Order: sequence, then structure tokens, then C-alpha cells
Amino acid sequence: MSSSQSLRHQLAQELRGLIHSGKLAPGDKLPSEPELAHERAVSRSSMRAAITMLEEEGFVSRRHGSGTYVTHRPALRNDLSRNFGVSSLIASTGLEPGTAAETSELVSAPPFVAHALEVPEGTAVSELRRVRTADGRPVVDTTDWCRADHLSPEELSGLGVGSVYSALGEHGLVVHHGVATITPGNADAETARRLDVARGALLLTIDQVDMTSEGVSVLVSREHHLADAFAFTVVRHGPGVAAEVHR
Amino acid sequence: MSSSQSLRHQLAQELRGLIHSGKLAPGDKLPSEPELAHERAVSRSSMRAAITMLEEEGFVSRRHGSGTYVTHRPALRNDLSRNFGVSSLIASTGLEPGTAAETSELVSAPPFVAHALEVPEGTAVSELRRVRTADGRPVVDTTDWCRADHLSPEELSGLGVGSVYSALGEHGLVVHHGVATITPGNADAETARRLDVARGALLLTIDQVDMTSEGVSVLVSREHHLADAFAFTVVRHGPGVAAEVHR
DNA sequence: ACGCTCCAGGTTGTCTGACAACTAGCGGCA
DNA sequence: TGCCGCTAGTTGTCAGACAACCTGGAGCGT
Repeated sequence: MSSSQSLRHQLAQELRGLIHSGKLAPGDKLPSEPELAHERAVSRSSMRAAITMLEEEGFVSRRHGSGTYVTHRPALRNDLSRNFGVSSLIASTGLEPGTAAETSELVSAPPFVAHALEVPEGTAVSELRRVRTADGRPVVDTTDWCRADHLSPEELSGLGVGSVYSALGEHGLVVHHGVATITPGNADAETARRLDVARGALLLTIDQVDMTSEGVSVLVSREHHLADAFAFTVVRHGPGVAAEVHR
Repeated sequence: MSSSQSLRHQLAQELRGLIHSGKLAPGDKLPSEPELAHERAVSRSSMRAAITMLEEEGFVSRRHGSGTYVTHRPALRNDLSRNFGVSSLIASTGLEPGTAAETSELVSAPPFVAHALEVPEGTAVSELRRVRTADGRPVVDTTDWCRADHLSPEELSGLGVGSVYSALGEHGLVVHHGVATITPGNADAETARRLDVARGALLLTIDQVDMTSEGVSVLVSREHHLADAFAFTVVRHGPGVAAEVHR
């Protein structure tokens, strides 16, 4: 499955694993490019391309004439720049992910959903509402919308803890990336009831639009997270490099 | 100054400019690698390395045998993955950034600051507190801490709207990246007073640790943003690629 | 007229080899 | 002892070649 990726992507993935597993610790110097390439029986150019990817991700930094070094960065929990699902999010805390109060139906698209999915307002779209639980405790109230001709309400329901992403993937709609907007908020009456908290409880809301590599928006989601359930982190690059602000 | 960067970084920067300025629109196909390289009188491998960087950043996507295409992604406002200062943040909304209630002093490091800066608890550190305004309206309450032997309280004050980053840079401490944690919150009495809002007002708090490329933590900051002042967005990669969850 | 196959050109992916630019440490020399 | 310069090692760039793959059109058969 991962062999379908190009060679440099596989090599990059292997290097990420070495760093993530601790075999390469922060500050360590990587073996030289020719050495890394020879070990794996690939050309230096492919190895070099893989290292370039990791450099861009901020995992390593190169010093001309000296070597390539693993950068110091803490192990991130719930890195916002990665598009994981809520299940993985819960699982990463060591708790058991579950689903409650799942409903799936055809609804008239709310304005912001219609706009994001690029369909006329009021178009019928598939909606999936779920309350996600961690060890049985409700922690996230999620709503997903997608075009009815992409996934029907029936296909959306019964996923269990399965990801909507994989369901879309089976229809040839591979989610390439998403754009998320983060806002704080207080629980309204309905959300409070669904999450079993007091009305006005503190929430972190993530509105997200997922799209394919062709730029087709295929999934809109709104997640209300209990404030004390998770801590979201993100690595912010610059201003050392690429600090320019255009326009 | 940008010529000190390696060639592929310059080429990548030029390509980013082409995309950002709209000369290359989403969905457009880039000229072929040999063509791009020939136009700029560089080798294909350097051009290719630059494109690899943009691919990793998500600006373009390559299709084997077909070409390289500009990905469709909205212009992001306040992209969290970029480490801009609060001044740039305010300026990007078209409002005039300002500073109020600036105080700078030597304080005993709070536990989480001491831990982040890797100094013993209670060590004296420089603290800079500022209320940032947009067209005169208070919108962000920020506090910065750094080691006293890096920047004294006197050096921290009087920056005007200048960035703490540039002050650190003049001491050879170039901030390479930061790690931010995002949490929702309600204004306590003091923050409410400083921001001139009701106690309990909705806030988005960003705790951040900035470090050099060597991994030395040089700056800790805590920003309380008024909930309705800004919308923070972030591009989330995957699960199309690199969706694996390790451990 | 329509649909299918096959082919040729174009593009990205990978390989090989070479040299330039730069770093860091070691040893000789004053 | 302290400085200089050299050398081995590493990353940066170049050049050329071929493989793998996609796309559109020509040509053919129905």
C-alpha cells in the first residue's frame, strides 16, 4: 500500500520513523547522503529528495559542508497540521474512542456548507452527526456534511468508528488536505445536552473543509471539543526562514 | 540577503511568489521542469529540489507523466503554521496596530516558563507585558518571557511595535520555529480589565515556545486573543499522504 | 459516424558520475 | 603556545541518460 508512493516518499517515511522512534535523537547527525543511499541501495538523488522533504517539514536541518542534523522539537500531541480523525485523536490520549447519538440524514445545506461544497444553497446534502466519546465520556460533538451524490446518508451511517475519509476514498475521493478554522465558544443548549455539560461550557470549535488534490471540496465538518479534553498544538515556522508577509 | 540562501531556496521563493501573486493560478499546470530550469539557467536537479519543497508545503502537486499543478487552496488569513508577530496579525486585517499598557520588569519565572526556558524555578527572567490594539481597540493581551542574560527588561521595553524577534536576532538568537498550544478560555478579572471587556469574556489563548535551530528555547509567550477579533486557520495535511499514526 | 486500439510525444521519477563550495579538525610551523 | 594552512568529509549543483507513466490523436474496424 505504501509502496504505491514514489520512492522518495517511502524513504522520507522511513526517516520520519527513525526520528519518531528515537533511533535518531534531536541534535544527532545523520549519516552522510551517500552512506544513507548506499545502505538502501538507492541513488543519492532519491535519498537527497527525501531529506529535502524532511527539511521542509522541519524535522532536520542541513549545514553545507558539515552534515544534516535532527532538529530539536518536542514530540507534538495532536499536531493541528496533520489531518487525523477524531478517533485517532482520542486514541492518542490512551482512551477508548466510541460513538454515541449517531444520526444520519438528508438535509438542506446550511449556507456555509453550501458555499464550501460549491452547491446552491438549500441543496440536499448528506449529514452525519455524532457524539464522540473517550472511555464513554462525551468529548466531541461532530457534524459532517458531504454531497449526496458523493456519499448517501446510508453510506455515512454505520461507519462505526471508521473514518469518513476511508468511505470517501472508496468512491475515488481521496482527501488531500483540509483547511481548518479555530474559534473558541460556549455551548448552546443543544450542544450542552449532547455533550452532557452545563450550558455555556467552554468549547473549542474546529470548522474544516477537506478537499482532494484537484481542489474539489468533498467534506465539511464542524467539531465542538470540550475545552479540557484535548490540547492542540502546532509548529509555527519562521521567522528564521520564510518570514516574509506578502501583499 | 536572500542570496545567502541556497539556490533551491531562492528558486522555491520565486515560485511561491508566482503562485501568491496569481501569475500561477490554482489548477494551472507549471511549465515542465527542464523548461523552468532552462529559463533560469539552472540545472534541472536544482529546479526539481525547489519544486519538491513547494510540493511538501502543499502549494503544488505532481502527477507522474503528466505535469506539476498548482493546488487549489484558499488564501489563508492568519495561518497558524506561520510564526508572525501580533503586529503583522493586526495589520493583515487592515487595522492599525498599536501598543498600550506596556510594562517590562525582572520577575521570578513561573513554573511553566522556567521549564520551557530550561532554567531553575524562580530564576529571574525578563518579562514584557503588552496590550495590543487594533485601531485603538484592545484585542490581545500578551506576555513574553526570556532569559535575563539574553535580553534585559530594558532591552525588551521600548521596542514600540517592533518585534521581540528582531531584538533577539541582534543578539545572535535567531528564532527558527515555535511550538504553540491553543486553548479556549474565559477572561479572568485582570485580563478583562486590561482588554476592557466583561469578566468571563471569550478568549483564545496561544501559549508558545520559540526556539533556535539548535533547539535552544529563547522565548516563551502567552497571548490572550479576544474571540471575535481574529479567525485563525491552518492547513491540515493528509490523510492522502503521511496519514500513519505511529507508536 | 462511432468506438476502439495503438502509438508517439511529453513529463515526471530515478540513476550515475562528477565537480564546486564549504566545514571542521588536525598537524606543522613560527 | 598560538596561529596558519591543509586535508578529508559533507552538502550543493551540474550534466546527461534512461525508465515509468500519462495524454491525446491517428488510424482502423465496425
